[in-house]
Amino acid sequence: MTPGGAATTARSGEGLKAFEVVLRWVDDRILGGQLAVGDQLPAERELARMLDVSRAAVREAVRTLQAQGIVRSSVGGGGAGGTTITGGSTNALSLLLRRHVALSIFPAPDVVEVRVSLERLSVRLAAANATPEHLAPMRALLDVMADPGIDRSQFNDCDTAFHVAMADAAGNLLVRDLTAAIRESLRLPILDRFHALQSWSEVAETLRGDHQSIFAAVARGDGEAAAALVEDHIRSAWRILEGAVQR
Amino acid sequence: MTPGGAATTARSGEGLKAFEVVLRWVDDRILGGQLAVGDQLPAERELARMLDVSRAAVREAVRTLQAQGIVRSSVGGGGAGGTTITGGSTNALSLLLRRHVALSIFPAPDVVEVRVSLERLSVRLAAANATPEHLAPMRALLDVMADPGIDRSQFNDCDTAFHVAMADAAGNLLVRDLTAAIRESLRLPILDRFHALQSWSEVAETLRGDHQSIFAAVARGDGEAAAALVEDHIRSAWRILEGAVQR
DNA sequence: GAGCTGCAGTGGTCAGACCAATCGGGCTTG
DNA sequence: CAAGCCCGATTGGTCTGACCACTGCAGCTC
Repeated sequence: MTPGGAATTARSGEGLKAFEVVLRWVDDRILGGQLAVGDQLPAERELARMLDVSRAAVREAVRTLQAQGIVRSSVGGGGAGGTTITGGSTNALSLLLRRHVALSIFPAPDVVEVRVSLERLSVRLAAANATPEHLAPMRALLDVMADPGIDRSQFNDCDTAFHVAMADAAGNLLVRDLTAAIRESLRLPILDRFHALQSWSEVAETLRGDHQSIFAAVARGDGEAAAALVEDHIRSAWRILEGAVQR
Repeated sequence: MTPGGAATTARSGEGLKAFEVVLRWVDDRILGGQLAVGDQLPAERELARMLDVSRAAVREAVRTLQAQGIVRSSVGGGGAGGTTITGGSTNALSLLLRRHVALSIFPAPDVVEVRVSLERLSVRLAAANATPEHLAPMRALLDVMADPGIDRSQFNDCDTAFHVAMADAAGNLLVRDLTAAIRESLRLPILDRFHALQSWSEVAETLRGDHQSIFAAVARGDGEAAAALVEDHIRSAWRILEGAVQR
């Protein structure tokens, strides 16, 4: 192949960029079922040779897939090395949303509104599906947050973890990842407002109460009550924090 | 800098990979407000020099951001060229979800469940906020789908477009992108089932009716009715399609 | 003044190189 | 013969330096 050439050097198809050729190749295999979770991609050098692109192009494609939480790369020979199609949950959604929120591409009120819908679903499912193994970590988080001396940052982290644990208990993977992503994307904005708060201990007490009642409703399997409580929790908390200055 | 070196060549911080250094730099500017929508990143060569990494590393980072719909790159000099922080909606979420669904990382039933929640919110907001300018395209889509001779693929595309138009009318950007992403991620699976269907014209007629009533409810501002209808629509449609074989 | 032309800057791409991590198999040693 | 060590092959990670095609703008031409 001729050395340089922007976008297309007689690339068989249309104006596909080199890394898009690789992406396409992977997509085709995924759709066709030749590539599934747990499988490995060919080594970068080999893929480059196969598709007649440079290794740099392959790497860019791999980074794209990595950013989407589709693959995981690790060095070394043998079975463990190489680029593998990832199965479990990643924080790809979180990273994406975090940046979007930070750029105000998604306004915070929009995000809050979606969060309400999502967490209503989350607790409703959790109330129906939660096992003791799911409830235990939530209780532990509640205990940590109960400490009067806990600092705002830690509290915020536990708060996030609590909502994620709830989504975990829901047993719906998309709900889980989406909830985690949304709460995570709000982590910094919320923390800023926590710090701007005058009446921190008072607010913390309110949040503690909210969490307790939500947990209780879920634990006793009352999905509707839990949904109402969580909606209230999110909306009222946001109302309180809204006023605080940012950064 | 020494030429090679995996992961760390005395990179100031921890085991940050080269492209992560770039990512970090961008994140810091975003969080700090020095980078906002519409701004340009420094040229790749300059960024590489500034951060003391190779241009390849910068490009990998840019690809990551591009995969997340954060930036857009274009060649050429002057103000238009370069890498720019993107504002509007991208299909980044769609691409991410599509691959996850194709890999069954998110099981279809999980996705459908989330879709119900999201679209309930979508139509409720649309009923409250839709203007005639929003309703017109939906009506047009409905007309296209009304054609008895329309083929399944076109119908499917219009169906997607209808739901997205609805989310557009909701006036919530995150709802819009998520709805589009989810429906889009289901496009192929649904199309496969459409083709496997025995009683296509019958099913199409049902879907037409569903869409009409949802549209009517939204047009008259009855959010609750619309929410109930859309939930019914999604669930019953999925139930019908579920049986059909895949691929 | 209108139109063209060339330069400079930008992303797109490639080739070739070396580094560090890792696994396995073969060799050494007890 | 078994346990352990070591070296080589493989893989991703990174860098350098180069060239291409596209674009806008300044300066030149007519």
